[in-house]
Amino acid sequence: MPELPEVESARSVIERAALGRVIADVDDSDSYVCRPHRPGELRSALAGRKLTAAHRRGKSMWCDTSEDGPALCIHLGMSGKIVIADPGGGEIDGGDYWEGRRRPGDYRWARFTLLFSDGGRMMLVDPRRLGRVRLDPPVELLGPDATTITAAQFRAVVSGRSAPVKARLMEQHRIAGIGNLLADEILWQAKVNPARPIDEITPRETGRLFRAVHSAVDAAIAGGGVHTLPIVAHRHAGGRCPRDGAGLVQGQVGGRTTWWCPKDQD
DNA sequence: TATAGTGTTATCGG
DNA sequence: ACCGATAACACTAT
Repeated sequence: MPELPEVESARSVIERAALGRVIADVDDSDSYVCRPHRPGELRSALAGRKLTAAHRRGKSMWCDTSEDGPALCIHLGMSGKIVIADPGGGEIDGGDYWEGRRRPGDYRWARFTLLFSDGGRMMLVDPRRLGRVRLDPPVELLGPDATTITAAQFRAVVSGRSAPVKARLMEQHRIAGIGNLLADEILWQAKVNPARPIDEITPRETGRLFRAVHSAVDAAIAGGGVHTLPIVAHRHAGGRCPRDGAGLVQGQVGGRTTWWCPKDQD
């Protein structure tokens, strides 16, 4: 599930409901999710502090901590979401992976937990365990965030070698935040074939792609997630292009399942 | 039972 | 060293 829009809503949940609460204890016992930290390392680094701010770049988010503590980075991976449970039994569920299957109060898949001194807790709930929690992430390795990238910066993303344009859009060190579904939506909006080599992209197409990056990301954030995007809603067997009704076709591009309209993405 | 999956990264060959 | 392709990672639902 999580691409930039989902991570942004998770960040906003943390900002709204977790900042300023004292961390009394930490469950960092999942040593795969918390790699390369050893069990107990995150607990000793965080216990007694508060989260003071929540940031995001691309699909990475991190929190500043009080008293000049380390930054706490949470990456949602393929199936992660943030759940905050308060002492009264209320709960804020910040995600939509397998929406409706997980019941409130079911914390089987909590892979990392901050226990607050007021009895509440903030969890990374992640069935597949491909999410990751770490201190002081190397954020500078990420490219410009897809919500704020400039036209000049985007021209650098779409220049150079022969990789398929879709693969390039998903390279987080060039532009941060675009995943498999957003990439399909951007290419569909811009009417560009996903497999088209980067070095054949024309300036006109670059302009369309740049505008599509912003309109797709903005629409997904406003709609509440990548699932609300037009092409995403139709990328299944029998799905049709919302623009011209042609049957969408499926293939592999950049190692990922890809759907596109054969009529106007060539 | 076999397979696919909204992400990242190590590894291999060119 | 760079680029591109692929497999692996861990786990669940279909």
